[in-house]
Amino acid sequence: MLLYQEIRQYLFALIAEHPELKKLPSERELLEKFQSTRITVREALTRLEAEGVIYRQNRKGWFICPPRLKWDPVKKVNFYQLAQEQYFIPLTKLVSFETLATNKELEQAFSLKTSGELHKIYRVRSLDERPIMVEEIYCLASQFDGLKDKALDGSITTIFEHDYRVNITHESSRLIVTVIPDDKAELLNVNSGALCLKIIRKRFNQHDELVDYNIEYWVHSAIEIEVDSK
Amino acid sequence: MLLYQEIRQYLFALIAEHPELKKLPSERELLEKFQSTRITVREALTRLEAEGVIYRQNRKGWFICPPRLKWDPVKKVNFYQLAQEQYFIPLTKLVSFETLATNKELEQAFSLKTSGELHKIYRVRSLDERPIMVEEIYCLASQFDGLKDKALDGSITTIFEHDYRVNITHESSRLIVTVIPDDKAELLNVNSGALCLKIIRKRFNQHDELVDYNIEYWVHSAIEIEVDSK
DNA sequence: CAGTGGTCTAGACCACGAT
DNA sequence: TCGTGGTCTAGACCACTGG
Repeated sequence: MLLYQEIRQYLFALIAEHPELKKLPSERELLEKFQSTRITVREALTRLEAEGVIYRQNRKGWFICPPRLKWDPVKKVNFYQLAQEQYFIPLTKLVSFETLATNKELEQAFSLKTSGELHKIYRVRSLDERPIMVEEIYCLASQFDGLKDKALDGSITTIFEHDYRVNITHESSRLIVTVIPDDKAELLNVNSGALCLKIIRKRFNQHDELVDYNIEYWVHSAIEIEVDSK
Repeated sequence: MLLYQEIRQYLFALIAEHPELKKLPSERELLEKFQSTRITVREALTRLEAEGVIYRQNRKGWFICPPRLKWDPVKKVNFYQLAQEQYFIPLTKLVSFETLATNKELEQAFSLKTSGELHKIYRVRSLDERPIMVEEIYCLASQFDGLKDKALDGSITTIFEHDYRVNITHESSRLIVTVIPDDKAELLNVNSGALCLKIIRKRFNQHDELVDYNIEYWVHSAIEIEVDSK
């Protein structure tokens, strides 16, 4: 068998047999154990990382992935509730709030004929202190006056409903597998080049008008999507 | 800027400016151009691969990804129709057909009280001659007697409906990002360790009985998921 | 056959983390 | 300060592809 596959197998078994383990041995310990080099050891590690078995924190080491959050993008379930049902401790942190002019992409999404102003909510969500998702939420400034002063680390849907009488009735999502942009990688405390599931969601009201436009980046090993169709 | 980032940028621009390009320069050409080594060149290439911009074929070289197939796992659309609407030439190839005894996982899925026999359809799907998905479909041998002799490179749903009067009414899917198992990588003509979107689908009839159990592995750069909710 | 990527060695220096 | 991973050099041999 290839050497990097042997190392991979060894680590895979190590993880399976030691459920309490949080962190892997260092790369140098491993290369010594297998009389090999860092290139080969890292081949094994990056493979396990792509599989979603381990993840790294910049210059801190390689860690074992906790269970994935199961999430249904179609059901309208609140993040906190979902996380708690699955025994995670959820946390949302507001990174920034801005009000800015639209760009082409967003004007088109909101069917704006002229340029306008949008609120941008930028936040990070964690499970058990591990950041696992960043999101950018855009909505019309004219429609959500005073949004800045609401509790933006909670459910935006609830704010829309309770404070603005705007209800989301349907939505569409696009999912692709790609790499986290570097500025988001920093916020998520993952390496440049880390894999992610990028989700672009458009949420509409009963008149088929776009209410908000969200771009989410989920750490790929932290999530499992579940979709039901009736 | 980091050298591998420079190489990445160069290739990214090269691809953007030459839409007709199918194949990248070889690793050795690149290392010469950048006065670097293969390790560094490959860092740039694997990054672009993870981003879904390029893909490799074992020992043949690095190729530029065509547009992704947009697919809605919730809508019951036939693969051929979907592909053609998006100007791809679809193809399905039967790899094998077997009838085998159930295992624990499958017995549970089919709510079997005793062990039984299952048909297993194993096939590969391509777009424009590029294999992009392998799937294993399991269904009850007792329910689909003679399935072996049907046109198994077409729509299984249609065979169920027309030949067996079994209608799929709803389904549930689980999606995770992971690595393609080595035996499937070979069929897909991709490298060991290639990324994929793994989809496990259960399809049910009107009585809530499992009709088939599918495991699909999609080449991650070949697909984009679109889901609508009402 | 020459050219490609796949795997591997044996080092190096650096920035950043934990202490 | 020392240990960690991040980046990089300068090679090597191999298996397989394509002409």
